[in-house]
Amino acid sequence: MVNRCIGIDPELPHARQTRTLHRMSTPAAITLLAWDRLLGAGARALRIARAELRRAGLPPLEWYDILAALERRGASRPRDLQRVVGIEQYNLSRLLTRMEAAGLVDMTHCPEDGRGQIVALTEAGAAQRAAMWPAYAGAIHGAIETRLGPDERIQLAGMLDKVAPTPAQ
Amino acid sequence: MVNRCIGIDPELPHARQTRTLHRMSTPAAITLLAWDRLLGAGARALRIARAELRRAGLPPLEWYDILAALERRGASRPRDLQRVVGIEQYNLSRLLTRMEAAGLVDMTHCPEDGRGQIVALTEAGAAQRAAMWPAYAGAIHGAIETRLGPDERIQLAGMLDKVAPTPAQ
DNA sequence: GCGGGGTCGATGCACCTGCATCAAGCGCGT
DNA sequence: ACGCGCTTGATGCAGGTGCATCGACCCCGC
Repeated sequence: MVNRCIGIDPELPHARQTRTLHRMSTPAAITLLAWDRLLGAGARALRIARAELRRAGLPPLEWYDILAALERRGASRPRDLQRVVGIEQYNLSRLLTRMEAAGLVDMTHCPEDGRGQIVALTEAGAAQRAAMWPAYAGAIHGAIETRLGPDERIQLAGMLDKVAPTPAQ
Repeated sequence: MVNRCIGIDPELPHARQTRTLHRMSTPAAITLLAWDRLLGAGARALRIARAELRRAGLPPLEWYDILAALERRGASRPRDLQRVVGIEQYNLSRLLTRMEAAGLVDMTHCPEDGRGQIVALTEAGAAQRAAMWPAYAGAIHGAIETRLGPDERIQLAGMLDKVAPTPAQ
């Protein structure tokens, strides 16, 4: 899972107690606060989403991303999927093995590249993705929509993209 | 580790292609974008920080948080640490076992509560935390300071706190 | 046509994590 | 004093993850 991280600057042992951001906060303290909350918020949100899926007896979160990516992009090669969903190569490899065993995807040899595979969504895979959506959407809704106004969402997305740019589809 | 997540709304299969946020983006698409980037940015940042520590031959990231929390709060009980660093109970328990074996913390029985433990930082622990700081700080700096202006950092921290409020110290 | 460097995907191994559960201890009401 | 429900922290087990590495293959220059 993911973990929550708290940094303290040796020079500023109580940096994090700055709950309200008044203008005397030093830049370093604010950086740490932002870092801390970035990881903290992400971890929390993830935890909730995972719990939601699990309670509904659905597959893990990562499967959704892969299924969704396949639905959007059509059959793809693992190395492309990897970039899109941001999963490590060895990890994606095993994930796909499991998903194939579960009948959600179909793997065939790539005709143009003897090393490659081609991953295709099966009907069961598409159905599974659809089945996962309500639970997943619930978690997303709870994390974002009930807490941020429309403008804030745009700002948040914009700033996060600067922090770690989304790779091209 | 942590994973990057992409949501697609069945009604909006190409939601994520909205790279620039123009005003025709539907609210749902923006929510997904924000969610996606929240997890993506967090995961990326984490990955970089972990790699930085590992390359320097230092202990894992979580250790830093625990060491830092102990330094800030003084000797604490696990159940309190748990809330502060946001680690699951069973996980913290094992983490502390390893850290004690490494000589970074000291565990003693809590006199007021027969069930409890008291975790204290050793000198080696404080030294280790200090040794980890430069590598960790480098990652934080690279993720936040080189990418966001001072105002943006404040905004980001504020919005993230709404998404998943930081628990009290 | 051949060799070398690079890419693709799989896998052995050690470790970490999540879940369920447990034993021990607290504290309250009676 | 006793019992009951709750909290604290540990742990067995199954499964996921990270790392290093491997074999197969592509492509380019010669």
